[in-house]
Amino acid sequence: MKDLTPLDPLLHSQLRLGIMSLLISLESAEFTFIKEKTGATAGNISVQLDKLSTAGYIEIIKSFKGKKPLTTCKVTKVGISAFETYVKALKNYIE
Amino acid sequence: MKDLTPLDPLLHSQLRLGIMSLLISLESAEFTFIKEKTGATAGNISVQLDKLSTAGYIEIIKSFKGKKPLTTCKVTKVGISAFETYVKALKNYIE
DNA sequence: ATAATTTGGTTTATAATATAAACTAGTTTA
DNA sequence: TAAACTAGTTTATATTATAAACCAAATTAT
Repeated sequence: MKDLTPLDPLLHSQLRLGIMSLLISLESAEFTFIKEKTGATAGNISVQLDKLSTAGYIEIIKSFKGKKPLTTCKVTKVGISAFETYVKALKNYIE
Repeated sequence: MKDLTPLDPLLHSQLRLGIMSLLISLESAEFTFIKEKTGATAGNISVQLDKLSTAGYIEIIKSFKGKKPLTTCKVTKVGISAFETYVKALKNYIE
């Protein structure tokens, strides 16, 4: 019967899940791209990227594109595996 | 490409999603059963049932089993359709 | 009989989270 | 050189989730 095992709270958040979803399908994405795709505010994204990074789910690479700062994000192996675990657990809720 | 349309915030909550998941597969469930299955506290469940009920996603029927109060929950048509919409949107994030 | 415990919850206070507003630092444009 | 824009970060606030405290009635133990 239904197994309602807990859902990783770090991933069970619309914005963070959206970011992870983008990163998993694209392998890497720029801050501005994430902003466009998610429609979230820069501040919100900044905070959520920090959380994902602190958890080791993503890597944040800071560089410059010309003279402007450029923040690039990549999902890590840890992140991919956490995502897979989350999806597996979630499917028990929705299938 | 990825469509990150918003997820119904009422359903994008572990406990409420679990409750809805149970109700959809069982058609109806008692408060105590929901408590056992989810492992959540009675207070938390009470609050979340209220929210789902206020939204019209579930119906709460209060009666007595012998001399003890009995709270029974049933998912509504509105609730089922909201759940289906949520699942459809969610799949864009996780597939 | 009555005191303590249990059942089946609800209400309310608090902790956690999400989100946006305000800010910083530098760049481009007028 | 001042105004406006880019690319973010920090911080304050609103929202949400959660549990602790509570209530009423029923059951059990003394």
